[in-house]
Amino acid sequence: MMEIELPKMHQSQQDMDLIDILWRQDIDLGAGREVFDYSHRQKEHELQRQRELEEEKRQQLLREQEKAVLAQLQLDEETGEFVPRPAAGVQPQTSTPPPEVTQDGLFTEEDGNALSFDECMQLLAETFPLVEAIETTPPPLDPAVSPPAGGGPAMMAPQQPPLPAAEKSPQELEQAWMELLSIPELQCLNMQMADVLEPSFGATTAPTELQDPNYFYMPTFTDMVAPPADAVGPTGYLSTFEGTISNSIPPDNLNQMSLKASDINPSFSADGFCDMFYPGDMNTKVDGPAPPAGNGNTDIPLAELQNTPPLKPIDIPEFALGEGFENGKLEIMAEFPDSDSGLSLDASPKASSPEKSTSGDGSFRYSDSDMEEMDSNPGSAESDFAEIFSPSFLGDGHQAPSSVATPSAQPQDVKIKHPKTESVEGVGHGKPPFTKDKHKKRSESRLSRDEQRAKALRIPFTVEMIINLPVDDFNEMMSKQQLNEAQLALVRDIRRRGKNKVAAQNCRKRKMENIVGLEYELDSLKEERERLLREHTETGTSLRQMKQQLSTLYLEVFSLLRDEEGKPYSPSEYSLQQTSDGSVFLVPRVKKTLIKNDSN
DNA sequence: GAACAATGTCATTAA
DNA sequence: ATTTAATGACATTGT
Repeated sequence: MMEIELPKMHQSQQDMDLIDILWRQDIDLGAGREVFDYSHRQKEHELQRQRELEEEKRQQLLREQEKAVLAQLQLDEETGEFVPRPAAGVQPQTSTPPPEVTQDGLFTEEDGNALSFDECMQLLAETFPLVEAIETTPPPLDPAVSPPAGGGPAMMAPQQPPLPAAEKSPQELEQAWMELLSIPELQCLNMQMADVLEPSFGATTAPTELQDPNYFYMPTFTDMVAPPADAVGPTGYLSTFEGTISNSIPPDNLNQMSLKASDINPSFSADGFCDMFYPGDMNTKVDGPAPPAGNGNTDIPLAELQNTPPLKPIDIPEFALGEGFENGKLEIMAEFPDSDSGLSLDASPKASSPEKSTSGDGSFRYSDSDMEEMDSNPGSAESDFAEIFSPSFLGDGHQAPSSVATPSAQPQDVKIKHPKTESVEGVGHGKPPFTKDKHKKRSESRLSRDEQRAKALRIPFTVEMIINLPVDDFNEMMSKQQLNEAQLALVRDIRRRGKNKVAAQNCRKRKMENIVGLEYELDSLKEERERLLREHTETGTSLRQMKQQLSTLYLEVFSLLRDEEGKPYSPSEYSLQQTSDGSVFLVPRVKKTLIKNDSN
């Protein structure tokens, strides 16, 4: 399939060689040969030159931005993570929409028109004043809230951030984004990101991501993470994860979109560059400026979703609940510079895939498959999330109650399932490089399903505590935390399952012990039986011997007897009989027979 | 891909 | 009434 798109005939052998080289380099990334189209390659070269020129400049900018971000963060001594300071100052950052949103053909790389970074931030702050509130308030996951499948055309518009859109007119947002993107610094970031993230990115259908209610996180990461471009990708992606799910858009795509501005400007060489690596969606978009709204949203055909290569199974669930925390992002970024963070669509569904819940509506359950996805990102920074989250963290309304907990919109479930299986394949195909990390991390730390679930819902207790605490302590612990319905349901289920798991283990252990005991007993009984059989045989032999001896003795005694005439008694006519007192009498047999005959 | 073992989960029952 | 343990049955996972 890769070869189908081979370059035109007119291309020289040299070109072909180059194509082959590039192709070999990127084939692992899932890029088709077609991506190396001559025009694309030209763009790529151009982009590379540009990058080189801006490299130094960008590095400096990144450092500066990082400092700025850190300045707004405070180190959580408990977790060792950076968390946004309570001060409002952080809000603007968090609200910053992903660069992708700004995709616009008008966008240029020229520094001249660009706003300064600070200006951009200001603009963003003005544009999205409520962002913080949004973050903390409703659960993005809530199907009802999320734009997901039902997402209207407006939502669908790839370039517009979902939530903000509600508050601001799309034009305003777009304008803001455009300005933001116009900033040379950001462009550099985008380019860099494209560079770094290329491998992880599958397709750039990202636009749809914007719809995600969680999109607001993207901005945050951009601001904060701006420095480490690579890192940004993952975080942004993660943050948007749920929203993505709702949209049924591959997380990877989202990442690309949000992180890279590649798509933003069609004219931008980066586009071609990025697109090269992502034949699927990317290709389709490459030609045109920002793709029409139609693309991104739920409208995306299932098949298309499935095709999107980069679905990486990650435990998105953890982020699913409106992650607004930057700490997580930072951490993630640090750990996944590669942006392998590609989340699998499946992950999002996790919530969606409904398990029949015994506890009731409030309880949400992840299908095993979902859990699988969650497992996939074991090593991710997220794994640390649970510990990081302090009760207070959870306590707030971060996640909307049940609604949040049940991010899994019923409708989404269907979509999820398919993509899931394919996503895995896609990942393998598209992002071989990351598979290693994945496996490695998986092996390193494999969380139990409930542990993953707990992390996903940010349960402030350890699974061990939930399961092992006595009822009183457990209730006390629960009473100290403000948990939403979903969390309570999950905790109950975790406790129930945990105890049942132990019970099952004990039961099986007992069963095995019983089996072993019975086998032992069986062996003993078999031995007993053998012994008894031997005894029986011996006894029989002994009995026969005694009978024989008795018979011999009888005959011997009988033969010694003599009548008055000195003649021996005939054995046929007499027999010896012993009475109870030990006396022996000679009894004539004839008599018996005679009596018998008489009676007859 | 089938067979199998180990383990997890659910439903039910009893204490 | 609630919690827990026990256990059969089924599902999932790994080999």
